[in-house]
Amino acid sequence: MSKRPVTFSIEKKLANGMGRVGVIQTPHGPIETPAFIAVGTKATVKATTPEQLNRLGLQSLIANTYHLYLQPGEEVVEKAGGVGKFMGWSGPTMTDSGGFQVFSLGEGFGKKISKFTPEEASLEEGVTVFDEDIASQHGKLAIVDDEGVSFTSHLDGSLHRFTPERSIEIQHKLGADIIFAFDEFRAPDAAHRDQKEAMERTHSWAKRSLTAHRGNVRKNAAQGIYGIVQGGRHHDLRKMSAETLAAMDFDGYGIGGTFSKDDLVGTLEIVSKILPEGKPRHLLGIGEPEDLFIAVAAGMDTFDCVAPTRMGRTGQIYTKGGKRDVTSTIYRTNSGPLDDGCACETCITYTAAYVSHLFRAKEMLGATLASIHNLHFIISLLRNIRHSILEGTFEQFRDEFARVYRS
RNA sequence: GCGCCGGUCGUAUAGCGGCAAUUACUCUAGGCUGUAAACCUAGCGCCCAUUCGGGCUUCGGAGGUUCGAGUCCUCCCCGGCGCA
Repeated sequence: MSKRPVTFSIEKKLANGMGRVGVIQTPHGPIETPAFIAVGTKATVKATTPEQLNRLGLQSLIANTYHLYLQPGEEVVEKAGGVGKFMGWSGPTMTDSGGFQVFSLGEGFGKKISKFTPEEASLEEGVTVFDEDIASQHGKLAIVDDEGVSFTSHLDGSLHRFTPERSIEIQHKLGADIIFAFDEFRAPDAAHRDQKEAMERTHSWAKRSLTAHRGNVRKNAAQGIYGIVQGGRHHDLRKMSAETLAAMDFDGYGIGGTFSKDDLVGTLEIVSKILPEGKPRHLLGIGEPEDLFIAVAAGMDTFDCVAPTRMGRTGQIYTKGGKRDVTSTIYRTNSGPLDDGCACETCITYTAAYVSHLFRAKEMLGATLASIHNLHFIISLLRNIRHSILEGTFEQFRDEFARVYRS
């Protein structure tokens, strides 16, 4: 048994026996967990540079197989020495398998989607259509079958096909430290039987992804692979999914799919109790500050989420007192920082009025400054959560944060 | 002086007999959770109504034609161009 490229060690556990502080070792260095993994879909964490990310204390980022395959093509990235080298990031990297795009360009195409079950009604048809021409032509861009998925590129309409084997092959070339099995994601309000179907397909694809990965020793020598647990908001499916994947020899686990907002804990706890304790768990696509406390306590180690950068780019900022809109009138003449007492580069250098002005003037620096602030907020939040667990003050820290955040 | 064109919501526009009146920007509010997103949605004359909706006042000014006028006619004011 040769040493695995990705390993995990636990330093301390929360009193509830599930939450933990640990370290993931990767070929490009350690990730101290719990940790935020920035989303760098197209080999860039939008509006920021790797230098800025380093200064923020970001440990790792995750790029996307579907996007890099289409542009610039995995060969280009491979030639550059992998995603990290390609984009000038020397730390650990991950790549998502493209499974999420099967959903967002397929079933979810033209709809407003969320990771969480909508509270009222179901998804409305055609609430958000980003490209009406493409939408009317195709209806959707991806069609799933048991073998894989056929899709048309959202960039030029050309036809492509992904299978688990192909996704892994591309991810080998992209060269991230941690890669993900190809999976299928379903809408949050999907019926039990549909979630079950997607889950079963995900299991079959997980097995094939793992086989494809382990079977290619030359390419994968420096990469670990995570399997992805599915099952939506249904406890029985989550249990089944965690059990099935736990029986496969992955280096870590992703928890994907959708949740019920008020039962995030419940769903995650079921999964945590089943997955092998000694392997890292990555909660895909979550989350908001309050979700992170819940997820860490339920045994999740790493998180990626577009929120800090997307919100930042669109003028919403995290503050200790909750989310705020920088473009709102009240910031127009605010000569204080975006968030009082914040130690990020944006807040120590610029006023809220200035950032607000940049957004109103549609200057792209606004997106950068707000993204830096939001990333700082989330990265340091997880770092503080980590410290609080080590010091045994997690609950107090969580309660105090929530009290102020909701004010 | 004559001729032609034009004066519509902060700005720029659409409208050529049924109109509180198009579109874009600005503005205001809301949204965004493995990025199809430097984006999306909504509102933007005043008043009333929880909803359907109802009332009032608007398209340079004053008259007129018409069941009905931003739209047609007359005169006036203002701007641009052309000819004297």
